[in-house]
Amino acid sequence: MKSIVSINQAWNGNADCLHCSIRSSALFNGLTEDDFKQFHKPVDQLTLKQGQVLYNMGDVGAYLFTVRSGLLKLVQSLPDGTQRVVRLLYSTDVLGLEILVGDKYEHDVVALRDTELCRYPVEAVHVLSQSNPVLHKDLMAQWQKALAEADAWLTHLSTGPAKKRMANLLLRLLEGEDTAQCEIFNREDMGSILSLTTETASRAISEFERLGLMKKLSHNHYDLDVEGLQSVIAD
Amino acid sequence: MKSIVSINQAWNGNADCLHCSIRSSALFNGLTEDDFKQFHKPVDQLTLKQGQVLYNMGDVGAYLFTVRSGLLKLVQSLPDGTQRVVRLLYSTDVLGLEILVGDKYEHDVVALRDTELCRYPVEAVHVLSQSNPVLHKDLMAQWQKALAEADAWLTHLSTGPAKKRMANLLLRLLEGEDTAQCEIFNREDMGSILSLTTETASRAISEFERLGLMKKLSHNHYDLDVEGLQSVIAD
DNA sequence: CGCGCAATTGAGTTTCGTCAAAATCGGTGG
DNA sequence: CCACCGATTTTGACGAAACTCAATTGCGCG
Repeated sequence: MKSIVSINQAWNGNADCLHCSIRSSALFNGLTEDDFKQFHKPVDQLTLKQGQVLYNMGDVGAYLFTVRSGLLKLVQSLPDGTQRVVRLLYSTDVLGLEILVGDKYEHDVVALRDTELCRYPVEAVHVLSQSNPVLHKDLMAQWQKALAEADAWLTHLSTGPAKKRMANLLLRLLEGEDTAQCEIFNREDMGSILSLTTETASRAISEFERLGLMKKLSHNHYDLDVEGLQSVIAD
Repeated sequence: MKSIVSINQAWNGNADCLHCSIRSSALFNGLTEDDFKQFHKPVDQLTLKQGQVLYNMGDVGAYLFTVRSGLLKLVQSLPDGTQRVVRLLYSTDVLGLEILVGDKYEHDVVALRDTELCRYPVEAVHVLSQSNPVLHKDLMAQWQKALAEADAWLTHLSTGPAKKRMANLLLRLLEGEDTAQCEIFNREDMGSILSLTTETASRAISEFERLGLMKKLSHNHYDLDVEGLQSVIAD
């Protein structure tokens, strides 16, 4: 399920880019029409169904991606076969930056929900990042964002007892929302994010429900007691 | 303890740069003499004694740093006061990249051994990274290196049982060495790296010694049984 | 309505944290 | 050179937390 968008379409009046909902924060925000003309390969748009894989660790590739909508997990496999989710990517996040430096992707990327992406040829990004200061700065900002996210993952989601980590994860899922409602993931993914077994993840959520810290609205859709969860973290 | 090196000195025949042992892999490797002339502020050189702090999280700053020799820990403090080491920085590593995007440092940085650093004004890096393709590429490589390191920290040092994590850390300390000998840290730092208590860190090392997986040569200086430790990881 | 997968719960074991005490080490001064 | 001091490290005992394995329940989806 892939729809191709030519460069001209991407630039000229194509609703997908001109009226792009994430335009102001997207990677190519600062490009001029002249910049776009330098593209030798098209900017593609593609969608993933929940569960589909974008690429695997070790795959050779030449594209960067921006998340337009949806949600992806960035996974690293351990030698013993277990998997660890090292980052979650939301709308406006960029992935595949490692292709600017090497030729292989360094994670498995799987859609946690139906997801729309834009795909950029690395050559174009490479060239333009040198001539266009705005893109150059955006790239660095994206890199820094990923790095800050990785550090936060370590300190907030991988340190301390299970229930605190879970509370941190739940509150983190609220960010960018204007309500206290959020979608959570299946217990295996929750565990892989927090480095816990599915059983321990399940027990934590069950206990939070029992304590009234989160109320089930529908399948994996909860209303959170923000202050209550914060007090779990504070202990 | 800070010795200032002017731009001309940095470029013209100054042993510290021209004969720099890390020159080929240093950040400004690709700069021309003309590039250096664009500097309005000097490149400084500074040294830290073990235990000294380079900067703290939240500090406002305008400098990047390269590690010339020694070893630094990058620490994030948790709300509850505990600390987590999120990265270790060795010779040729760059720190403070976040200053290219924001104005505040995002970690505490402490010298684990006596350490020599070069200090670059962020303005110079900013300007030159747009005009000099080599620096531009080096910067991205540094960013990617930090990110890959952060991911590895999550998967190898923050996942699984204490002994496996400790074995991973020990083997990691060998990287770049041509022998099986390495310097380890005090137990508190080992614990803060692995998200363990000092006692658990100590017990892991004691057991490895008892099993002959590492032999003490002197204080915190050990000879490792690489294969033995690898089998601990494999389990 | 029932099938099948996911989630929950339970019981038992292992691992890890906590608190406390003992031992070791490095550095200092007599 | 040796004895002592303070700090770090090690070790022990106990309790809490998390994992494992297994059984059961619940729920989405045909």
